Amino acid sequence: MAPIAATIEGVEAAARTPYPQAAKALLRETLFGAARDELQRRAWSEITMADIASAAGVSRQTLYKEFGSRDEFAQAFVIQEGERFLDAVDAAVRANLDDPRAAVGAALEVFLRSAGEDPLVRVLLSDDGTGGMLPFVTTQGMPVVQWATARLTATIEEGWPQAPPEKARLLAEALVRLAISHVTAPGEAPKTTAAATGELLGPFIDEALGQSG
Amino acid sequence: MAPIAATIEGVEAAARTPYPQAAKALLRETLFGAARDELQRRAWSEITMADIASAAGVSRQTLYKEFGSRDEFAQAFVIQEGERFLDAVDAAVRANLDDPRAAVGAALEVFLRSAGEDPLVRVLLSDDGTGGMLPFVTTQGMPVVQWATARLTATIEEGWPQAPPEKARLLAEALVRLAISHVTAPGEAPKTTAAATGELLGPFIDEALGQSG
DNA sequence: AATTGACAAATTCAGCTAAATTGTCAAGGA
DNA sequence: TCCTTGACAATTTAGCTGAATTTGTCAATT
Repeated sequence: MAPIAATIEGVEAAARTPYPQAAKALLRETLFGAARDELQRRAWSEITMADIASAAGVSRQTLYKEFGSRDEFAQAFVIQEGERFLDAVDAAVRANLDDPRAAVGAALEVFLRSAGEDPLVRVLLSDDGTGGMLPFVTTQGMPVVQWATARLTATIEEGWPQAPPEKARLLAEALVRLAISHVTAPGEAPKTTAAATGELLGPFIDEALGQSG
Repeated sequence: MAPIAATIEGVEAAARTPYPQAAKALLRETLFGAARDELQRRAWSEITMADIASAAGVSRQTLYKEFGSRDEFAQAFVIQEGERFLDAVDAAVRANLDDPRAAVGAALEVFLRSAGEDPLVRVLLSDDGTGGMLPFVTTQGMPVVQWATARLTATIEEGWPQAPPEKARLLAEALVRLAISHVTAPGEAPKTTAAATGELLGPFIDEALGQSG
């Protein structure tokens, strides 16, 4: 998320995002935003591609050009929504760099709380019928799992560079899968779940990430 | 599963299951078996309660008396199918009482392999549409999670009596949720996943269950 | 205790037509 | 060059009606 301005030219030559990429990003964000708005009112199965395009002030073909199909858009949308939560998770991790166990607990708690309260997540999960988005987090959830795992792995490696990459990935994927499980089928309160998971993964974390910086 | 014949009377007075309970168990097993047969051919949404009853050689009302509703039966059926896998898991655990880490790995592997190959599980997971059984392992999966957690907790406590009950439960629930996640959204091969999970939970297991018997 | 037959309420099905949606064109405009 | 417009076939859905089925619950019977 945070663009790294790697330059030797100084402020004059700050890394500027090339226009084509910026335009593409803007387009995607606008389309996702439109979809988010529509989803406040109706279920995914009742929203057409034309609805999204027109709500975004864009033609239907532009939508199809950016995302090949309805399902591709839905997939990308779910991941884009995940960004919001992963940003919060990142922040929670960064605030606890001195205590890896606490970092994991805080990250999971912030995720479960924000996701559990999010109205969009709620409709997404209650949307059991055909045509909903639920499969993208369950039976067809691998893309989301892999994306979230990659992002979380990067966060962990950034926070604890001394951690073996493979262990970071292992921890990340387990956290992602447990997080999804606890969002789709909540048991205890987020705080309780996070604390318990922290206790469970604590020994591994101590070993893999170490207490030292 | 294994009935404990706790008696001071000797072989003559072996613990016999009282008739009413045996009859009830037989009835349930027969109904579940009928449902399993039917599910080989059609999807759950296409099977009626009358189909199951008649396939079991029983009246529809007997079915309704034993299970209050269609959904209750489906719920119970999913759990009953789970018994098959949990039996295998139990065996894997019992075969590795001397090495808790290996036990967890073996248990998860045997579960993922048998569940992944099971034709019934396959149709259950591919049954995305309305009226399927999938929600009972995902969005409405808490009963299954709780049941499986309770059974696995008992297995762990039986195998390692010195383990703190709360830690046994913690481990069990995490394993259940990870197992469900990996069955619904498989990543690597069962063996790989099991080994990785064993590595992840190894430190906690060492701490909680100890290496000593 | 299980079966049978019956029942209202709710759901599904069959059959059809009209309408809408998806995904992909080529042509035109900023 | 990128977006828009308008059009297109193929597929899905909407809407409709009545018939049929299914669910869940009775009371009476064996």
